[in-house]
Amino acid sequence: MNDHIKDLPLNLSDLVNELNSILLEGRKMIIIAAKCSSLFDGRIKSEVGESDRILIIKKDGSILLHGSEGTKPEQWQKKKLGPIKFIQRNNNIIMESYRPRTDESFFITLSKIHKALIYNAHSSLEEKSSVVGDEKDFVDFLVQNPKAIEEGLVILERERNLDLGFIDIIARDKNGLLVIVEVKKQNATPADAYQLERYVKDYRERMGKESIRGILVANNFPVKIKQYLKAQGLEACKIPWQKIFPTVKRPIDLNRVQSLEDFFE
Amino acid sequence: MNDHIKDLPLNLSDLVNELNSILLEGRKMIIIAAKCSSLFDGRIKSEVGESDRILIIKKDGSILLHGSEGTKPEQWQKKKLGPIKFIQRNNNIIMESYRPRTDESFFITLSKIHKALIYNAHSSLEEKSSVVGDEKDFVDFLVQNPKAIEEGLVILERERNLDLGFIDIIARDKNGLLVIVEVKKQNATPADAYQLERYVKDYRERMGKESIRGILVANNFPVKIKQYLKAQGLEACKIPWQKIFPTVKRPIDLNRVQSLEDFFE
DNA sequence: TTCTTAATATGGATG
DNA sequence: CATCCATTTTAAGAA
Repeated sequence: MNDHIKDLPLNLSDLVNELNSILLEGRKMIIIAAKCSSLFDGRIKSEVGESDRILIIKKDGSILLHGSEGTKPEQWQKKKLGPIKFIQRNNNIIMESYRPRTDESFFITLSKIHKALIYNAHSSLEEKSSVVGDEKDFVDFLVQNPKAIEEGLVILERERNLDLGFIDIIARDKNGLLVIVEVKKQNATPADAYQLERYVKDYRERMGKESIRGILVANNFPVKIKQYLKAQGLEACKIPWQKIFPTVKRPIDLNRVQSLEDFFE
Repeated sequence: MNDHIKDLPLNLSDLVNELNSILLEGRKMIIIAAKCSSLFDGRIKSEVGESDRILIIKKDGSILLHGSEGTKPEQWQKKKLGPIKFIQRNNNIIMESYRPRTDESFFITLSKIHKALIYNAHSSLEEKSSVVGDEKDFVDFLVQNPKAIEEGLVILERERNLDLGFIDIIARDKNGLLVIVEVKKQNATPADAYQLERYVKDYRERMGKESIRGILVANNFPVKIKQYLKAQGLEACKIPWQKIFPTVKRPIDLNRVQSLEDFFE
């Protein structure tokens, strides 16, 4: 006996009733494999033709319609929506959902149900989840190890709130000049360069033209961006984040791996 | 008899064998509801503790690990990865995957399998999918109806490739001044303002300070961004795209709705 | 709520 | 491939 998963009857009227009562209850996940077509009308209008897909309705009301390829759902609707309703029409089941907050409607016409499941997914209260190696960790590292950027750099401040935007790091170099540092884990983009340019301009206007340096730290720099930075009197500092957070390709002994600490030792 | 969906045995060794042969075949989707914990090591290191989730492996190799809430998977791996392997270890099944292109590893430890399905999802070749109302449509509309931006505007060009970025629209105003227009469907962000500023600066440097106007078209403008644009000699033009692509809240008669045209007439 | 930015962003177009 | 950019981005964090 399985208290987590229940197969629903594929008889349409029974199925519709069961689905709607599960939705009212709002504590279980619905998983349906079916041939379907669908309309989404909201921030964009999107239509997908008839095909086999998986429909997932989560406990919080999130709706996902996944096709047979790709990471993203073909269509979806975020949580915090109005009531979801299933109705029977001829030989189809139609899912209707409306999200008042964003004025978005979602209609799925299920023309052939292959499988319908109710999933009572338990989640332990003390369930842990962790992420290591995001931009915050990168900035932390640089604040602890400023010489990774440049010898003699002294950190003054981080996360300075400007009128428009945040400066990642403010420092002073070995010659006493103020340095504004913008940190990106990924390759530098034009937008990153503009952002740094804007911050530095703000300081230069207030404190004098030549007294402020601007450094963009990034994984890598396209040539155009390196040139652009130089033309603006800004600097590129290439620090591949992988050197700071190296990837372990494959654990040799999975038995020993119990936590991230074991995994990356 | 259902030729789309097959329940797999929950006996671990049989299950592992079946899963691996399905993966070798690479033409069907795998759906597993299980209690699991998981490690991802790549662009970031992410760990999730033991909990009930759904694991989906698509035909193209995309791996999704969904929890019971939210639109995004808790962990995932994009397609174009190396071979995926299931192995049995004690009373667990472990999924192992490595993506050489990005040097990313993904390990899922399934400690209790509630349900395992093979989904042979057919997709019709003539399957249609359409999107209406994206930024391209917005620009199209503005090119056809430039007075939505300003009376007397004449469109000269669209999608002009600058060395660093693309200008959406170049136009001439009723006084003969060149106008650079950047179009955003969403609310204006600082990055949007910097982008327009950069384009206009490029033109002003080449063609004279006061002869070039810059207009940012967006759904809405935070006060600070409006002020910033003004300070840079740029202009904000608020055009809520919903007025151009209005949302139909609910179709009165779903029977009549067969396509987007019916839906939004 | 609004605003701002990071993200394993994703995905597509282009060179 | 790298680069650049829109996205129903999503999601988190701060004001």
